[in-house]
Amino acid sequence: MNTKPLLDYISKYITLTDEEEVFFISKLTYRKYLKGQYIVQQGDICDKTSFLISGCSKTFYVDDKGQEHIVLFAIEDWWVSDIGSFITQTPADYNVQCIENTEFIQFSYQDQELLLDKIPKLERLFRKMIEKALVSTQKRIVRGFSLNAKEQYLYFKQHYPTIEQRVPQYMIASYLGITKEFLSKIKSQILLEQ
Amino acid sequence: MNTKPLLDYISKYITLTDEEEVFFISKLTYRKYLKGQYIVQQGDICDKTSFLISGCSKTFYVDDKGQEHIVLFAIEDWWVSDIGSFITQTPADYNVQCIENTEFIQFSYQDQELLLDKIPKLERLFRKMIEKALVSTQKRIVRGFSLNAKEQYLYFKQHYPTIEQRVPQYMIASYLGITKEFLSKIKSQILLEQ
DNA sequence: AATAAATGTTAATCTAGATTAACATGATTT
DNA sequence: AAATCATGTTAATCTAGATTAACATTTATT
Repeated sequence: MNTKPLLDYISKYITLTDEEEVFFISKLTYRKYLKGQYIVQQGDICDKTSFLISGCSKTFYVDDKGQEHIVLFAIEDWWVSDIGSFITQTPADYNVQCIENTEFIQFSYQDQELLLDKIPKLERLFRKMIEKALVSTQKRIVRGFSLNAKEQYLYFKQHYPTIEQRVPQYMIASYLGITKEFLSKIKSQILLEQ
Repeated sequence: MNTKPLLDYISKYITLTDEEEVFFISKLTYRKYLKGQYIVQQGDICDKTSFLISGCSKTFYVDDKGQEHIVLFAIEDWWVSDIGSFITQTPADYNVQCIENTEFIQFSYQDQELLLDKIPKLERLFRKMIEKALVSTQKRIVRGFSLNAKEQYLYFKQHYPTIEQRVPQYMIASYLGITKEFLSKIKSQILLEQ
């Protein structure tokens, strides 16, 4: 198991002793998913939090009409889970599905409790992780208010150029809350402008 | 300063020793705002987190066209701040304004750091607070996907009956992301159905 | 290489909700 | 009790973006 990316990530927030690091690693599991596989399915209880090592995933909600709404793409160094479901151990609202073959390092809900018990300074790490998630959610809400579809697409393209390349266009449309047809229109418009 | 509501709130998540409690209280300040006053203004740096003791506030974003978008009403026992601005000490995206005379207990960014230093178990409290905020944000996003305007209004009315009574209708419309005219239409429709 | 499946494009049409404007009511202020 | 201000209502019109459908292209499978 290649724990380096995760340990590097963690070291930005807290410093573990050797002993703590060993215990921490002992609670981690490595898992490889194939393209199309689900890490979380809406309705299930999300029993693990996953740190993405390689690949790409999408987090999305399917409404009554079967419409998919993507809320997040994750790539290297991102955490994924349905946080609401994980925290309260109730059914998940969201799905997380791999859109490439994807590797994760994961820990279970129970092991998170053990980890927090044994290494209280992880509280700080988890706080920081959740803060980051909350901030990016709130920033995205603000973009939804202040930018039109085209501006949101340009923002996405500029800030996540890798994702824009890796992910099919209809998924980007779903992420932006527009149809693929409309995104297509936007893209041709942008081309004309240049 | 009436710290009881806050201490009661905290005791749901952690237990402070007497000494810790004294130190904690020493870093709190009490402040009364008049109706219309701002706790946070977008563009300012949000330097404090506020726990609402009595009254009511709205958190909202004003777009380029001057349009107000309410994202949260807060009443007794809720925390308010622009979390992104508070954490990163960068300009706030949101405004928080009192819609009644309102009392808060507050602590500053600097004192939060002091508090976390002296009482590490507060990490857990703050983690839990932010988890709650993130979960309710994500739940609200799901409602946005799965419910139409009328269903969202009914959800709001059912879950926050107090707020529905206290707050002018045009603010509820803004919270629901619709015009007051349309909310009015919805309400008359609901009346007809009964 | 041929076929099938997935994804993208174009263009016509549709619709939920927004906008506008004129009037109504209820609450404050003088 | 007028006058003013805040909020609500009704109804006509407008529009951003959605939907549909037919076709095009790219990618995966045989």
